[in-house]
Amino acid sequence: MKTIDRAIECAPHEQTDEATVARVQQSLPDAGVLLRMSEIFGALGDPTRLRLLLALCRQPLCVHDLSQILGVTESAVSHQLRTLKMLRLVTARRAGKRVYYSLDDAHVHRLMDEGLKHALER
Amino acid sequence: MKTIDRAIECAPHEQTDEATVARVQQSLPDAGVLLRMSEIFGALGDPTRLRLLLALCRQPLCVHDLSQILGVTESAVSHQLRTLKMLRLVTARRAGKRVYYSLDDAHVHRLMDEGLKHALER
DNA sequence: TGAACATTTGAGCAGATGTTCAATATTATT
DNA sequence: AATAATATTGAACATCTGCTCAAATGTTCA
Repeated sequence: MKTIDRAIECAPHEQTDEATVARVQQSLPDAGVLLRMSEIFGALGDPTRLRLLLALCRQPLCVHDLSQILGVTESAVSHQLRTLKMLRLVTARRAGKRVYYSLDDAHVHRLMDEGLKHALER
Repeated sequence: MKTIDRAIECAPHEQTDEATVARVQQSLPDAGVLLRMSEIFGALGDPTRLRLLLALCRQPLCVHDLSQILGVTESAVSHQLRTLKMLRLVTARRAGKRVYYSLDDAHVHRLMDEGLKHALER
């Protein structure tokens, strides 16, 4: 039954190389890694978050300063820093009234460098 | 007038280093580059598009095969390839009934490698 | 030309996303 | 304790996104 079904299903596809399909499928990272990758890239995919991370490449900064640097509400900054923190891309440390955020990961720095190169060459 | 306004505005902020704010602001890429960066990262930020690009890392593939590899509709694949093409991340060439897509950019490959390293180390 | 395969396109829809506003913590200063 | 500065949170809202479905467009072959 299975073979018959496959024969019927696959008959229309003239030259589709099933071996190729299987091989490429196996070359893809597993679901967990793939999700993590897309989460990281997704975090960098928003202009506000990207600017936050680029600013933090320079030095640790508090919410208030980041708000001024980006020209957006402190609330908006805080919201986005929250998601970046959950993704483990930034860390926070309190200093008096202020909370200073820093990059949590050297990889992010390299990713942004690579992305910048890419963006500059087109 | 300007100085008075500034004094009033800035009075509440005790230690905010305006020089720091200005310096970090200037270190950020200009709006165009930043937008391009976020577009590229955003493209990699969706699991389906990311899998498409990872598959195309291996070899050029047609819509039909990509549809089978990812397990999604040909329509969905085509829609996503369209956005990847507009972002100049893939190119298309027709071969008979089929349209084969390829990576348009060596940078994308490096970006994904970097992202994969990152995703694997946590 | 007609039929089948392959791809593209557009409308529509449900779910995700980013910002704002108001309210609430948290800490320092007086 | 009262006030001010800083930061966080939650709800609401508009927008964006990615998918599906149906229809249209190309392409090949008989």
